[in-house]
Amino acid sequence: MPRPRQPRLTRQLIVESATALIDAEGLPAFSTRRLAAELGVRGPSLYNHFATKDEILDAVADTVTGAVDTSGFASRDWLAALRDWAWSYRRALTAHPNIVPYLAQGPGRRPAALAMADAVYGGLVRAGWPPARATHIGAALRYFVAGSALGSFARGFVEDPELYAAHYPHLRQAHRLAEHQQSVDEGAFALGLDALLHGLAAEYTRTVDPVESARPTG
Amino acid sequence: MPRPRQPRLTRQLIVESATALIDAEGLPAFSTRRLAAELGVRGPSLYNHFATKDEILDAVADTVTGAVDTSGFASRDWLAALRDWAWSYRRALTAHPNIVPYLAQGPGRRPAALAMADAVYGGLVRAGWPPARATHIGAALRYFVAGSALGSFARGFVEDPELYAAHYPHLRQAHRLAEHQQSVDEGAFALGLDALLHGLAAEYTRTVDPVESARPTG
DNA sequence: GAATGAAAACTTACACCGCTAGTTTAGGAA
DNA sequence: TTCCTAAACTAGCGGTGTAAGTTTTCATTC
Repeated sequence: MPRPRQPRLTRQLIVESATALIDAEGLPAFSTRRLAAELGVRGPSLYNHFATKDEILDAVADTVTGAVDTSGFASRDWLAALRDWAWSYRRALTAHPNIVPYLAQGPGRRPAALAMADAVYGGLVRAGWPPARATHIGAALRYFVAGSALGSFARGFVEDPELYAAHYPHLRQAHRLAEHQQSVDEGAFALGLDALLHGLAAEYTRTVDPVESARPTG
Repeated sequence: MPRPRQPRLTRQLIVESATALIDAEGLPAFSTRRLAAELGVRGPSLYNHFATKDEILDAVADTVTGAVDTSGFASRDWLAALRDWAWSYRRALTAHPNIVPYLAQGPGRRPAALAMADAVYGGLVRAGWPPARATHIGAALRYFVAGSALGSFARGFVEDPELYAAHYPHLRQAHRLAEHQQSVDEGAFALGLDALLHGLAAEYTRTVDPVESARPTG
């Protein structure tokens, strides 16, 4: 088959198909030949649209990151904006957990990831946090969100009661974690995020703006 | 070469060499042939000692996890124990960052990982936290530590001033993050951990043991 | 001491991988 | 009509995990 009348591939089609493949079968199953087969094409044809496999992964990762909402930093106080952002970030990542290990390496040159970092950092600095502190806060929240999306905590435990009964006395119920996966993972995230933000609010009051924070109406 | 007088491979030798290879060149460079070559042997010989490549990775991961100190849960109050554990956990992971994406999938059937989970959960329950809460706290801290070790936040930004200058006004200094990598990453971890623990301590006072917590000497 | 069986290396081979090179043909522009 | 580019193709390189079968050594048993 030489060049068809209607191109069979576009960057968008490739990214969508790649996302679906990664979601369905995981990063290891994502190969250029496999992806091409899903698109009714041979492996090397993809290289007419992307230079490398990593470039496809970058596009997938940035599409995922693009779904994160950072608008709160423009409209709300920094604490509420952080909370909204963290939840949106988590939702975006848990919708495509298999790409998280790739995406979590950092923004690299991906536009959506850089725009997100820009919005968060800018919002924190505007709120009065010293630049170094703003960097730390953004990093700490990214740590927490990425870690929470990297793999389900609950599903990390094998469903094998005998495994735990023998040697790990406190984990007797661990094999049942998978049943309540979503509630365990979301509960842990909610608890951790609340604790983190609580601590940050205290730090803000202590170091950034004691007077402003003390006032009843921000 | 048939069977030598002295076996050239042992499980320990293989794990040590695999760890060194992963540390030096990353997970993608870790192949059975490559590892075998480092050991002066052909690829398939490894299968006399491990059933699969993943079994080798499990052994590496569990060796890394084995370096985490959870002794605080037996000797100190829960808050200090959590702090010590988190730092020890982080040190263990950042000493071998390339294995983190694999290890962070959960404890699976790895003994050291299960022992760690057991110690943390047991310690929190003993301190009075309700079981569900203890699970959440352990998970939240694992999220944070794993996320922080998954990849350097600082090195996630490309060292290319022009990239940021054009479109990301707040990231003008981002290309310099790599220079201060360790201080950025550790600072973010310290800040986030303190905030998290601060929030947990407040929650403890509110819900678990208001009286005990209010006393001056624990 | 001979025979036996397991252990630990080997070679060969399969199906897959990312990617390069060169080929073919359709479409659009001069 | 001619030519260039785009977008598919086939062929192939060097790599991957691992299964299968082979060879030799060592430890054990008769």
